[in-house]
Amino acid sequence: MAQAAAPPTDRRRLRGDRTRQAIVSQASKLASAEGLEAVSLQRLASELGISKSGLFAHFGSKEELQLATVEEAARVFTDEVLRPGLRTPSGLGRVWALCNAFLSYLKRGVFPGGCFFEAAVAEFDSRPGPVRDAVVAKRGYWVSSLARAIRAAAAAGDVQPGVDAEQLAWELRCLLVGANGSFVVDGENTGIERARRAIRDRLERIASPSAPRLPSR
Amino acid sequence: MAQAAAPPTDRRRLRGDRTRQAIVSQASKLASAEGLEAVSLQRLASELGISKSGLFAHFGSKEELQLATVEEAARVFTDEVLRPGLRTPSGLGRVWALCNAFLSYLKRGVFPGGCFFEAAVAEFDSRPGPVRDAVVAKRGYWVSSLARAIRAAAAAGDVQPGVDAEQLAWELRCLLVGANGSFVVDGENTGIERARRAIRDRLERIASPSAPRLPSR
DNA sequence: CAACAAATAGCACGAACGGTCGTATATGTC
DNA sequence: GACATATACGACCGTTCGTGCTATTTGTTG
Repeated sequence: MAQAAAPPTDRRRLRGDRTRQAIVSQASKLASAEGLEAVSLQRLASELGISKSGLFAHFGSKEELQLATVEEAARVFTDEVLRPGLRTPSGLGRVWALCNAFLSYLKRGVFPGGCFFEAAVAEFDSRPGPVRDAVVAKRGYWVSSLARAIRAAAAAGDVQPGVDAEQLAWELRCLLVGANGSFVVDGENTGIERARRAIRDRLERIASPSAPRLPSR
Repeated sequence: MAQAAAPPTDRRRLRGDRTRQAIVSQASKLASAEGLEAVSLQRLASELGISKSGLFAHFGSKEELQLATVEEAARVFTDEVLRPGLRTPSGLGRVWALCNAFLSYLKRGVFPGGCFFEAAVAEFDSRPGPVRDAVVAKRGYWVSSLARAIRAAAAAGDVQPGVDAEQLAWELRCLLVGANGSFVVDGENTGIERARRAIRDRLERIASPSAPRLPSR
């Protein structure tokens, strides 16, 4: 039911896998808004129209369900942010495209509670364990992807000399996370537009004279 | 027990008020790290060495306890960030002082889980109710204090014309929140130093020629 | 010291939690 | 059609949650 257009090809065999996919998909959406811990087995099961024990059998523990949910969210994030951003050729344009892909992912409400990973990091930051480790690792991969794109832009001559790529990536992440926070709290797009404006200013300020102009978005 | 140096003057009368103060103080520290909802009455009571029902009687409901905890956190925030920052005379120096007061409040670990309000907003952003309203209002007051300081700096001639105070306040808040996130997740001071560097750059770039130089911190 | 009110503790409740187990029902294979 | 297996279900366990109701302790006052 959660799958809008399930391909009819794999209807034979493994009906359990489709169930499992529906579970983690729904769980990731719920968790982005209410937190991973707040998604109880009972609640999740009744929203999917299945039994709690039937759901539970797919994972064996709540922690395993949470880890699977994090993996699902990472898959969605890759599809919705990283892959679209990386379609733009490397250079400052790719940095800009990655930031815009993130803002679009927020605006389109891919997860109803804003960015899944920001919510999860905030929830698990002071709670050691495998879930925290997984969430922090995924988030770190996003920041390092940003930093990698910046270094590639510098290597391509799009960036003025002397720019600290790690520092810039850190600042961009702050602005993107801030957009998430504003968007989630007041539902308006003002945070997203503020972030776009701030990031554009920041990128134009460190662009080399030979760098191509950034598109409007 | 949570009060390191309780003044011996008010020992007569109102032993209940001191208990209540100890409760909300401990609750705000716990909640900054683990979330408001995760602080159970049982846990809080046993850590304070009192009974669950004795604790409960001070508030009447968990939501009232949470609201009182938010108030306590706001009191601490005012003492530790707003008041110290506002001791610097208005102008760009006050904006810088407010940001540094926030970074110092993080670094000193006033709340063990980082900034109480960032944690609380992340937890309650998608959960309507009085607790969410209270938390959002307190956080909004902090941002508007920043914006007010920026407008005052502009009025004092410290800021180049054409600078959007609200946009700048939003960006500063993003960087400060980002410092909080980095500090909480990896425990290092690199996030705090990155934020200080980014904020200093940002403020120096919009400072008017007549503005006094910013102190190192 | 008795009396009284405030503060705290003891105890029990219903609900929800994560988790276990035995059983029923589809599904694919022979 | 019969069988083995994957999948899902319903009932139930022990624990913890927030929340009442009642008793007991504590500090103040006449």
